[in-house]
Amino acid sequence: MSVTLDHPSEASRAETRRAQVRVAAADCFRQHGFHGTSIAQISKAAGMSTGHIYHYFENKEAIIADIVARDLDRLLTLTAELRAAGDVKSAMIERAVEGVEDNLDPGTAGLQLEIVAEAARNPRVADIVRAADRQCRASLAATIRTQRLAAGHQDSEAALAGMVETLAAMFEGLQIRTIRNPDLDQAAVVQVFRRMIHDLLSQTP
Amino acid sequence: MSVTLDHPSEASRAETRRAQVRVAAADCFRQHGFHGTSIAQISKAAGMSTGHIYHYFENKEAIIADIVARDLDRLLTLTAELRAAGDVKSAMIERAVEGVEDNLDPGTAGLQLEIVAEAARNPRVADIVRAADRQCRASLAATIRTQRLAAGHQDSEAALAGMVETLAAMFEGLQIRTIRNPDLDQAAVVQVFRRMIHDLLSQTP
DNA sequence: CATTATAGAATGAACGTTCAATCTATATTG
DNA sequence: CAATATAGATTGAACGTTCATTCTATAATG
Repeated sequence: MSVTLDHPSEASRAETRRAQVRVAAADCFRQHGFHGTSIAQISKAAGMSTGHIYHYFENKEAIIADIVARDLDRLLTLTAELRAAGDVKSAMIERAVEGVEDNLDPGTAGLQLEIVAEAARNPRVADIVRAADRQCRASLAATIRTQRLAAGHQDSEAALAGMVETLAAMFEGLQIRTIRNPDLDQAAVVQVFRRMIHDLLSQTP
Repeated sequence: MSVTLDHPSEASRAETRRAQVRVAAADCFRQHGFHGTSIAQISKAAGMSTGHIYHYFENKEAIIADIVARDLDRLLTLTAELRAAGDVKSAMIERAVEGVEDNLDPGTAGLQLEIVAEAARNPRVADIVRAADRQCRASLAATIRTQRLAAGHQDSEAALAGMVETLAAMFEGLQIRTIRNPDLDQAAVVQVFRRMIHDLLSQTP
């Protein structure tokens, strides 16, 4: 049997609305933070009534949780992509510019920092963030291990974890840097990052 | 003429009270965030009435601004210390463990992330944070330049800025890492960081 | 016509802030 | 040195507002 999906109704009408709320809410959160944003603001930005929002989300926290969960899927995709590359070292060095650009974008950085600050005190958000991070770390560690093995280096789990954490700290740290120093020289950072990534992946134990 | 100050009243009694509020508020902010913390909570933690808080601070934002300003003084002291070291490279590598420890402390990290997230949207906080960061960068750039010159390397302003930003991103990035991965292996990170700092300071253009 | 989508008013709690009143301790006076 | 005056510290209740959430009623849909 075949079902025509010319307008994406079916179950997706509700999902469209949910997405509408998510996008509007993310925008508000970026500008005012989670706890500085009211349901009234979100409803206005989403173009619907306050009451209607509660048709799609149990409460404000559920909106936050949904945004966080979706956002982390993005990161998982990225690590998976990297893993699929032929020459991992070259791929990482080439794609460093993307990673730097992404993390330096003030919009991205603002929301990411809001999320991690919230995770520091909200267990529900922390659980989501940590589960996704665990997956990313595992993927990145596996990627680096195969690249290192191919180059003849055999690393301990701890050494591998140290490399993963350092790489993560570098890129995620840029989210903080772009707030603290909005005039930051992106090209200069990319150059140093490339060199550091090369050194990191080539270092002998 | 001489004035006896046997009891430290005069101007310092008020300052004691202000400090009391600062400490209590910082604690609340760590646990609930700036906008998740009420004046009632702060007053309870500080052991004084809500109204009395307004004797020492114009409003809630002023408490935030005061905490941020004080906290950044701490960082400025650290860069100044580093600058005074004889062998800068060795000093940085040796003291890396302190920097890692400090940034991985969940209490520190939580408040720092709260501050930078607030700076992303609150101009008053942003001004304070950016002014302090500018000073830190200048100090660190000067320190690295002299160390590099002594080793025979002449770097452009941009290259120097890239190194400074990368170092800052690494250490500040740990604040994010400790939230995302509370089980992070500190010793492994220190080892990789030391190697990276060495490479960074020794690299040929 | 039944079900779902939507709007908007209603509710009660919590918020930041203000304020009149009280308490405490020092200074002034007789 | 007792009595009084004065200033500043401190309180907790009160204010108006805003908040998240719920309730009720109407419109759209199939």
